[in-house]
Amino acid sequence: MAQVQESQDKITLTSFQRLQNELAKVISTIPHGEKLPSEPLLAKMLGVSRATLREAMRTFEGQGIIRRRQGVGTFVVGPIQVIETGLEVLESIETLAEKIGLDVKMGDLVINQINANEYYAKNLNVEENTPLIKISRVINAENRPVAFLVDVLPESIFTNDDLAAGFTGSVLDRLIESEKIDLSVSKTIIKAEAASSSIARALQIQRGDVLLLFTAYLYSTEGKIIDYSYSYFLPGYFRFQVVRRVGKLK
Amino acid sequence: MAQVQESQDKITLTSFQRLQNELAKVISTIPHGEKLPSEPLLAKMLGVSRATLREAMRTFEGQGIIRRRQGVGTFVVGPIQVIETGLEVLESIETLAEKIGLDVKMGDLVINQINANEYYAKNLNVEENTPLIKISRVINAENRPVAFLVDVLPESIFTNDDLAAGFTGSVLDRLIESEKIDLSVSKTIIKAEAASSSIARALQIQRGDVLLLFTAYLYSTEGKIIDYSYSYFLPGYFRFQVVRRVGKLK
DNA sequence: GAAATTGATGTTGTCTGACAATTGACTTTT
DNA sequence: AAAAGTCAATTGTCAGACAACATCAATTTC
Repeated sequence: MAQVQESQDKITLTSFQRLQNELAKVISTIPHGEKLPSEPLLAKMLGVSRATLREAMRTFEGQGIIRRRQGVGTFVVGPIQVIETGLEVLESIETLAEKIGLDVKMGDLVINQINANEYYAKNLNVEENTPLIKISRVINAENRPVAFLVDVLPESIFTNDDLAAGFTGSVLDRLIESEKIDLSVSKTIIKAEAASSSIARALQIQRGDVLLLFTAYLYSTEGKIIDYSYSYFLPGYFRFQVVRRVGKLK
Repeated sequence: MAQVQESQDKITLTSFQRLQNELAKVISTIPHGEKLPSEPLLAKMLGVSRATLREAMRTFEGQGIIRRRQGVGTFVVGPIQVIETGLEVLESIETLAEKIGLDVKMGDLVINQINANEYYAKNLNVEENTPLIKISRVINAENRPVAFLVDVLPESIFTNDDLAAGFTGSVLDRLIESEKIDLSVSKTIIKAEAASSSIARALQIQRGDVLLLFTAYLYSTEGKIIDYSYSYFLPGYFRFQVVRRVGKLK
């Protein structure tokens, strides 16, 4: 009953997402290993039915955040820090750095307007010669380059207006902010690579030095590729981790 | 009604996990972009109630595999391949390799019985001098070393019996098989590193060559660290990826 | 007295049936 | 032809009930 008359004008989150956030808040207040309130109680606290609550809890269980034991209760598994620095959620480097208390600044922004060659056409799933915007920049932390990021998007998605509207280095944050597109998930491929001479120059390291490379495809809710990006990270400044649930056999 | 009299003797999977598997099978048969059967129908097909089915579907939605649209239906988003090679589920290299049709063999197995030094004591959260077993081995694919894996566990968990019982290279598979411990999740830290001389020798590469490094802590359901491992991967043979949902602001 | 059994209680797992909200296609009206 | 209205299909949510399971205390049994 209280879900329609919520005190909001423009609702961008679905009520289910709001429930997830509230549930996350509850979970974060509970020390690891401790038990959550029982489902009927929690449902009452959050103002939803038990069935709906259970659906929300499943999403956290899938991430290994909580664990449920029939007849006993639901327990918080690990430190909530895992949520914040884990790879399960796609966040901008800026958002991430802020969370770990790292002061980052964008440097050496280069924006190119190009036409899709065969490679980009394939990766973005667009026609060749489609107008694209390529945004390259170095991220500095503690007055030292720590990451080199490149985003490639169709010009139709990321316009000059977006760049003008106070672009601070994060394409992702800008896309989220300008609610033009409904973003769903990102598929990120993890590799290790030796620095090429151009990357080495940008990051002020030696050619051949080791870098962590994330190649990512950002999808819209309709399944279209919105953004193709590759990001090189200098080891030591970021801690990327994944919580994996154990795949039981057979 | 049909859930108790299932045609199985020893059930290792919970019925919910079985449901997930069956649902995954259904999803995999449907081309991306296409619609799943309606919930009532699907529930009937799988022999569960709609509420239970919806919980299972939430776990797939959280991984970005499917997308639901009220009033329209549920659609398959991307290729199911994501499930199989994604990092969300912890699987042994052997299981993983098999899925992508790679013929792998264990080579150069070295087992050391050691006592926990300060470093291992910290990482495994045990007292110093606790007896440990350290299992190192090289994984070969196509007659070439592609990975170097090291597991360190308390001797109380991984006994000589486990080694005797047909150890094929996967500590994880062995732990799952011998249902002595209830495994929950693994926290895997992702790094890039240059090969040290000893690793380079084992993998038949040059010192300084680039490797992907996974450092993992395997947890029991009680929150104890069961296994500390580090795994070096030669680029190109495995494709590690993560599906990340977009972290909405605010 | 010790061990085994039983029972009470609290919790998650599942089911049933219902209604609300949304969408898309179809029909009717203007 | 365009607009408005109607209807069916689908997901979203709800309420209540019972089953399955775990834990602990009380009771019975040996």
